[in-house]
Amino acid sequence: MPTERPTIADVAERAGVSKGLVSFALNDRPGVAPQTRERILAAARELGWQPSLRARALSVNRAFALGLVITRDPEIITGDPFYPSFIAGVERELAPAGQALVLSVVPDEEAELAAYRKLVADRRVDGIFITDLRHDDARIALAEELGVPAVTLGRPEGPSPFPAVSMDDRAGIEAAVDHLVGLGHRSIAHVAGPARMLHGSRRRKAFEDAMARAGLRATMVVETDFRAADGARATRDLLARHEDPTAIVYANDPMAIAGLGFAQRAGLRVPEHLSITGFDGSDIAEHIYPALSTVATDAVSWGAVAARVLLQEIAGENPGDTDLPPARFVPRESTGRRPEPPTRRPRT
Amino acid sequence: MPTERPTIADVAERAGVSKGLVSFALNDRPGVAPQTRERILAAARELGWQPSLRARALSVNRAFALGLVITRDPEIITGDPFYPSFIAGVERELAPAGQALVLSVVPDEEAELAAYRKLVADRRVDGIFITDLRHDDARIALAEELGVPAVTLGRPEGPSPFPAVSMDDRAGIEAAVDHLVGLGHRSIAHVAGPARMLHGSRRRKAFEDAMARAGLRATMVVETDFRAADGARATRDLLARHEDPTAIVYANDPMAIAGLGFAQRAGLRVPEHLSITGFDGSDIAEHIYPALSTVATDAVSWGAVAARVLLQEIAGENPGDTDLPPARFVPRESTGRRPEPPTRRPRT
DNA sequence: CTGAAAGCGCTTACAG
DNA sequence: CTGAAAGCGCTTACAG
Repeated sequence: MPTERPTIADVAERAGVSKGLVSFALNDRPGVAPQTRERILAAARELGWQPSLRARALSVNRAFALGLVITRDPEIITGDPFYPSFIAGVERELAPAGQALVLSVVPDEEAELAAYRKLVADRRVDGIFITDLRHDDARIALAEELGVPAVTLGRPEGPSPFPAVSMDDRAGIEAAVDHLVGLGHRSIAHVAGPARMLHGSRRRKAFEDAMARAGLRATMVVETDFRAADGARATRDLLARHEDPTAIVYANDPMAIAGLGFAQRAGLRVPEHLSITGFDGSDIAEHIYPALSTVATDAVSWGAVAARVLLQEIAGENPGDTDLPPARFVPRESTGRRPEPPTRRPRT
Repeated sequence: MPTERPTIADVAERAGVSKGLVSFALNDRPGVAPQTRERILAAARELGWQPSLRARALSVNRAFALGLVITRDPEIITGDPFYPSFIAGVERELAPAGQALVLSVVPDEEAELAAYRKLVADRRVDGIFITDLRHDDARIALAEELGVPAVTLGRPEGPSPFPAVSMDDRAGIEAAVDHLVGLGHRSIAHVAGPARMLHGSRRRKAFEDAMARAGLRATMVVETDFRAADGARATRDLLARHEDPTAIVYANDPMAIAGLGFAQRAGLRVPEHLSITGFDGSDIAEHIYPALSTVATDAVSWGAVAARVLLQEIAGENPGDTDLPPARFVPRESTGRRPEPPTRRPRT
């Protein structure tokens, strides 16, 4: 029963002191005689008193919680390998700090902004994570307007007052292209994420740069929405072209896996006829056949570091930007030597 | 600035009434003259007043939030198709109700119980979801002890005071087996989830029952931990046996996909040499090649209904148990006719 | 080193 | 229909 629960007044009474002193003793504030503190702590223990977070929250004007809102339609979220790991990393940092994570999942960008507003209007959180950064991301201005501490995953394009925690994904894409070029490929396509998303366009740019550096033209790029079905569709479109690619660099694993499926269904052998690379380093990628060459990111660390930075910011420190070790390319079975042009492969 | 924020006192002053009346007007309590209410609401609007959830929480002794703790090591969570969809469903119900979801992700069962205790000790939530039920699940007793409303996904074995929201998974497994038997298979194996988990052992039982009904012996069953790597390992073990199976029923999609990968790597063609079924209906399952025959569950609805039931329970209603439409088998390309015994396939 | 009191921003009997 | 006051359970100046 809720009423059974002892309060600070019960502890004070039992210890024969004022409520204020109990509070001081509990929070290790100076100015409590050692033996008095002992007496208080003992009384608290005997009563099984747990201070009310609710009351504390009202007094000190803090929520002791951080907010994450994920924008993704329920359908696509299933396959996303990023968030579950990211959240596990966040929790790793929050739990020991006595903080909680409040999570919102919304279907679109409009609902997303509303969710952030609601979260801070209700003062449910002391700070927010801003993930999946977009061009001209409205959330930066919103967070400023709301006056809520925030941390961004990656650096936004415009000016931002918030610390960024970044993990370079360019190097991984470039390594993938270099690897393919080293295997003799010259006709390399890219299945990109949405251009409005920073990591979508950044990976595409990395692809184009790497191609240019190799003296190749990046003519075969198709933009998608990061979903598995898009990966299959994009692969179909690419293979239907005249100058069909001998290798495809996908912007994430689900699309790469779906692309692999499409290619195989079309009668192509991977990597004999077509080489494929992904991005994420999802668990399943190494268990499919052929095992997917991909760019592995450490989403768990990303979550842990982002949480830590946000906590520091809330505590009034000035964490500044931090760069995590870059995502790295992991060659596996889905990439191989470029097929001989003439007898290359059956037409699809 | 936090201090700028108007409080109920500001609204009362501006409307020329007491704080109590403002509260009554806001909460649609009877006993406020229509024009007084108008005046109050107008004042609130003009000041941009948002009632403090924190203060309300302290007054009414409610958190306006629900708790979910997910027990899974960070590594395996990546591939799990269930939770993201489940959470999306939960949110669909919570957001309109002004409720929030607080999420904990913990690595093991010990941390799990601690997480629940902490969540309710801090009164961070008004009710909790109990997912991934186990045999003799300690969480039922814990929730009772803590006196916190709860909802279980599926019915626990022992007595439980909490409403259960169930989705029959037996029928899907049975349909998978029937389908395989119809295709001529007689040597069918099962890659099961952990026996300590209710859905792990229930799916296994469903498999065994279906086999018995078909007059077959379920001799080939290997237990796993539900992770993709286990699926590959179990497949290897099964194929190494003398009486190797012509079909394998996996307890989830990640294991089925990994099993497919292993079989293909071993030189088997699916479904010509080996038929395979999964469980989950994950997005990627239909994009791999061959497309995975699987049992589709509606995790989104499950989340929505569980949230609704929990909210009702918290409101003092007595929701009772509810049964969702059963998961259904979706045949695709990974299942086919049983191969001819003699020339069946290359040895692994 | 300690106490008494006010305050955080709401809600809710209790009177009138 | 409305007001004044107490209460939710803490924290924090302010005195002594």
